[in-house]
Amino acid sequence: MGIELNPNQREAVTWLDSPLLVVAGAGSGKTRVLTAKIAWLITETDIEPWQILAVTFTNKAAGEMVGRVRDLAGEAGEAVTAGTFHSFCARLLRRHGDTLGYSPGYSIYDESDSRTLLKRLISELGLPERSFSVGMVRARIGQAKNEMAGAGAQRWTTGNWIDEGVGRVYAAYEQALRDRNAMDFDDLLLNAVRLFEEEPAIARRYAERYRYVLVDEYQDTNRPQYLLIKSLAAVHRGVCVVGDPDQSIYSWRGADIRNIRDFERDYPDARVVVLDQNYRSTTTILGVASGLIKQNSGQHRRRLWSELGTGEPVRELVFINDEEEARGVTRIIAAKVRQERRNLYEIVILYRTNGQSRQFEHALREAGLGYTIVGGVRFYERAEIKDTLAWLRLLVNPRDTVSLARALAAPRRGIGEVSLGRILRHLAEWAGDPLDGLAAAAAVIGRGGPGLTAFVDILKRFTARLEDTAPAELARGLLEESGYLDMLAAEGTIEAEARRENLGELLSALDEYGERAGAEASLADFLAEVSLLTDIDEWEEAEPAVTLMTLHAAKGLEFPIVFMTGLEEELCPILREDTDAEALEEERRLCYVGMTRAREELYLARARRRRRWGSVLDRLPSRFLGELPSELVQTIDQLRLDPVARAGSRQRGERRTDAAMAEIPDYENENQDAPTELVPGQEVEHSILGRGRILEVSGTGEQLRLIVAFHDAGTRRLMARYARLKVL
DNA sequence: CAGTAGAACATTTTT
DNA sequence: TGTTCTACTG
Repeated sequence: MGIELNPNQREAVTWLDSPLLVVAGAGSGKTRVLTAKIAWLITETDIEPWQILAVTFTNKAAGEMVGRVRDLAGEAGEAVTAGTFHSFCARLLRRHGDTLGYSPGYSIYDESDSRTLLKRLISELGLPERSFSVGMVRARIGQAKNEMAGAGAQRWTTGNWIDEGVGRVYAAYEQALRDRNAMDFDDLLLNAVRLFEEEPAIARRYAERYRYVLVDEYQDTNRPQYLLIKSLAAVHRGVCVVGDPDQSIYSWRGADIRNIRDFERDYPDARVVVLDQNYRSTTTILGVASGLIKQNSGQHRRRLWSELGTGEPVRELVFINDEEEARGVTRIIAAKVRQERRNLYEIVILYRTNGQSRQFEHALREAGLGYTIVGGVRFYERAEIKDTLAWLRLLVNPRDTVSLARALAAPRRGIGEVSLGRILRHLAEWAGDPLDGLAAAAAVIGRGGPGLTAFVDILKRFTARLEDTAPAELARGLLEESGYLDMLAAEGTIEAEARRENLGELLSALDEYGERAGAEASLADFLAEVSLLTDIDEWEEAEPAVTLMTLHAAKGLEFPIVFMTGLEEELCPILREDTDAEALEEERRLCYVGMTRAREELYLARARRRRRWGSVLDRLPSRFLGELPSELVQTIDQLRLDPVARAGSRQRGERRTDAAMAEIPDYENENQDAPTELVPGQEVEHSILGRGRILEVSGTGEQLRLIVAFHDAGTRRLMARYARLKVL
C-alpha cells in the first residue's frame, strides 16, 4: 500500500478478526490509519466500498477522508458512505422518516430557530420569563435529549416548579416540532435511534449493508450516537472506533467518556491498539502538553513520544492587558512573516470564547495582515441568508411556521406582531392544505390581508415549479418577486450592499450544488446540507491568512505555529459556580488539545487585565501555566526590560535576537501608570511564609494591602509595608 | 403597523 | 462593549 505505517498503525489497519479500539494520542496519525484502513478493506478484503460507513466529526473531515481513500484505492473509494452522525441520520430520516410521521421535506431547526420556537412556547404557556429564560430551558431540554430522557421522564416531576415548567415547555416543544414537520439537531440522532428501535426490519437492513463501520473521535460520542453504532454493527461486528480520552472536550453536549472506556466491556473480544508515537510536535511542545495532562486523574497514562527534536522552547507571553495581548501577538506574527518568511496560513490564534476574537481582528487589520475567523457569526446564520432560506424551506415544508414567520417579516408587508399571532392561531386549527389555510387567513387579519394574499400567491406559484426548476433559479426568482432585493436596494447603505453580496454568494452556492448534484438536485437536500454545515467545513486552509478559532474548533487540526491566548484563571479554565472537579479536568483537556495542535512553535499568551462588558478586571495567570514543566517554558513579560529566564534556561535567556523578544517593545519607561511589581498574579517570596502568588491588591502607598496565596502557608492577608516581599 | 431611541442584557464551548 | 428588546411616536 502506498502509505508508510509503523507496526502499531499497521496492526490497526489490518486487524479484522474482532471489533477494534484504536487509542490514538494527539498527532499519532489516526487520520492516516483510518484512511489506510478503509483503502485496505477495499483492496485487500471482499468488503465493497458501499458496505463501509465512516463517521467523522465534520463533513469536511469526511470529504477529505474520501478524497484520500480515492487516492489510495481508486475511484471505487467514492462509494464509501462518509459523513457526520448528523448528516448520516438526516439522510436516513429523509428516506424513512415517514414511518415516524415526518415527510421527506422536514425542516432542520438550528439553534436560533429552536430558540424562537421555545420563546413563543414559554410565553404561550404563561411561564414567567424571569425564571424560564430561553437559554436555560433550551439547555435543560438539550441535556435531557442527549441523555435520552423524554418529556414524560421522571426528572420533570420532582415537585420543583422549575423542573415542572421545563417539562411542560419540553412537551409543547416536541409537539410544536411535530406539527411543523421539523427536527432540531438532537432529534436527528434521537429519531434515527427510534427508527431503528421501532422498525427492526429497517435497522437490520442497514446493519446488513454496512459490513464495516469506522468512527472517529469516539471519545466525544453521546448516548444516541453510541446506540446507533451498536445497532449498525449488530450483524457483522465490523467496527473500528478511534479516540483519545485525553481529548474528550464535549461532555457538555452529552459526550460520555464511558463510551470509549467501556468499549472492551461492550465487545469482550475487542482488540485494543495504542498509538503513542507523535508525528506532529517537537519533544518540547509534547513535554509541556504531557506535563499538563498528567495533572488529570487518569489511571493508566500512556506517554506520547516523538522523534522530531527539541525545537524552540514554549514561550509564555505576559501582556499588560487584552488589547496589548492582541497587538503583541500580531507583532510577533508580522515578524515571523517578515524575518522568518513564514506564511500566514501556518499560524493559528486560539481562544476559549468567540468573543475574544474581536481584539485580534482589530490588531490584525491594523497591521494589514489577512485573517479568517472560523466560527462566530456564520455565513448561514446571517439574517439575509436565513430570510432567504426561510422562503425556500417554506416551499419544501409549508407546515414550517418558524420559517413562515421569518419570511412574512421581511420585507415588511403590513403584517405585524398582532396579525402574525392571528395567522398562526388560524393555521393551528386548519386541518387542510397549509397553503390554503394561509390564503384563508387573509380574511381574519385586518389591513394586512392584501399583503398576505400576495405572499401566498408567490408561494403557490413557486411551489408549483418546485419539481422542474433548479434550486438556484427558484431562489433568484423569490428574491426578485418577494421584493427582498428591492428592499435592500432602497436602503442604500454599505451594510445593505454587503447583504446583497452575501445573497449573491448564496446563489453561487446553490448553482454549485446544482452542478454537483445534477438531475438529482433537490432543494430539500440542499437545505439539509446547509443546516448541517460547520464552520470548519467552510474554512479554506490554503488562504494567505492567519486562522482564528476557538479551542473546540481546533480539534483535529494542526499548525506549525500556535498562539494560545487568554490563559487566565476564569477564562481558561472557564470557571463558574457549577464548575466541579470533573469540569475542571475537561478544561484541562481542552487546553491540552490546544497545545498539541502545534508542530514547531507554541506561545501561551495572557493579559494582566482584561476588559469585559466595559469594565476592566485584574486577571490571574491560568493555573494550567503553573502546572507546566518550567524548564521547557520561557517567560517573556512585557513589563520587564529583560525576559525572565526561568530557572534552568539561562542559555536561552541570552538569545536577544529572538523574534519574539525583539518585537515586544519595552513599556517600562513610557507607561503612565507604571504598575508596581506587586500586582495580582505576581510570584513573591516572604522570608518566613515562603513563596506564593498575589491574588488581590488593594489600597495604595503605605496602605497597600495584599492577599497572597502561599504555596505552603495558605492564603494570607498582608500589609505590603510590613511584609517586605521579594518579587520573583 | 413600522421605525427608532434608549434600556437591558450578555459570553463557554457546537452538531 | 456590542447586540437585542421594549416603549413610544408617526
